[in-house]
Amino acid sequence: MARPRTFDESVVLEAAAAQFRVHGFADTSTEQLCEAADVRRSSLYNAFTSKDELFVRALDHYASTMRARQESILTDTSLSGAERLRKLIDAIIEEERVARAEGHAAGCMGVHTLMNPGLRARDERIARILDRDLRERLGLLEDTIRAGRADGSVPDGPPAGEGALLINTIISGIRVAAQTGVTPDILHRIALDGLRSLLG
Amino acid sequence: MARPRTFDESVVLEAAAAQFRVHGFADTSTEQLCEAADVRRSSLYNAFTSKDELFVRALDHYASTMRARQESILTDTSLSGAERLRKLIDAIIEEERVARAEGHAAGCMGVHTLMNPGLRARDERIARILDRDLRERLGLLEDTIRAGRADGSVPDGPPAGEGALLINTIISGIRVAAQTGVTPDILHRIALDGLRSLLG
DNA sequence: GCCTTTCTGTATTTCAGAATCCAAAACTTG
DNA sequence: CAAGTTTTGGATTCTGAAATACAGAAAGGC
Repeated sequence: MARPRTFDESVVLEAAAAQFRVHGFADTSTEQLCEAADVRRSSLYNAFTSKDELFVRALDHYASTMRARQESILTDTSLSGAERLRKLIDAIIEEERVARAEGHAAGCMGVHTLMNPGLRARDERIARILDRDLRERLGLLEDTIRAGRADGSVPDGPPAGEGALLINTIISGIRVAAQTGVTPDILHRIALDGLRSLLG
Repeated sequence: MARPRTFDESVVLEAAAAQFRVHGFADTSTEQLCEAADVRRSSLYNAFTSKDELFVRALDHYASTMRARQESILTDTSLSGAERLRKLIDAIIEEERVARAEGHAAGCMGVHTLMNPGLRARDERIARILDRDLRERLGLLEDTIRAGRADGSVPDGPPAGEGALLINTIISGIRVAAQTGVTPDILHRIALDGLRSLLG
């Protein structure tokens, strides 16, 4: 009954996330966002009321898709617990490899946002999104560690909850290290070194 | 021969660093900086030509003092290599504990800056400061691991260079995890779990 | 005690970039 | 195919914050 949008909302969100990820919130202008998404300014403002709002939506979208990707690895019952964890690490290193190939050494929008306190202050939804994302990912990791202990692929070690935190910490550390130019294959070895208490 | 400054430059740099660390570069106004340092705007601009410049100087100052602190731990020959590494971890956790007590969960200006690509783009000196800081810290860590292997306190494991990267990665990960509200004592356990391949 | 230099405080300017406005276009449906 | 509604493009306005200007004050040397 009315003119339909010519752009796909989630495509815009992904383009926006890519910009925010590479340049950060403050250093991404609305013009850049328009250009990246190939959408005119009024369309953007019409669909997403403000830059802040667009950021929140982009972050949410980004966190969901990323998490879904990790979830599909960690719940793949055709693999042992340990294999799933290793595969997760592989996938993360692969992300960094791709980012590297694309020029920007930029890792993860989640870590970026987390390390930018001003952003969280800007909208309480941001903290909520990050919190929820963290909780869900930790839960998945914990379940996988437990599954690995049950199927015998993961040796005894720290409690599963603590192990989940360890994996998450290592992943964050890897994201940071990637920014300093460490090559993906070295990142991979470091990740496995760090997980020795879990994976042996 | 002329009126001397009433403020101490390094005190201003420390106050500025504290603000930048807690609020981030973009979300710290020059007014906040003046207030935090208790210096009037013109004095600030007179001493440090711009907000950007002040940031660079503050970062440099911050990195140097932080590094010196770590260096004094890592070169304390009254301790074994392993003891020095453990003490470094203790010191970092302690920093997070203090930050936590002060309200802001904020960790490290270095990691903040590293994870904010727009900042590095703003001034090439920033990348230089971070690079140099990283190189020096990795060197110290590597030396300490070697010393620990020589004195028998650090068991065989990954090559010293890789070990240094691991420690650094864990520290970064801890800085990030601290932002999510993990308590200092849990952070401590995670750090030691992650260093198992080095410290046993 | 005067003179030079640098500092201080406030008011003002400037500017980048976010957000709004409006007229025209595009599409759907009855 | 006409009506009604939403989208679109471009120009414009608005805003917040960085930076500057300038007058007056404070210190030190001579």
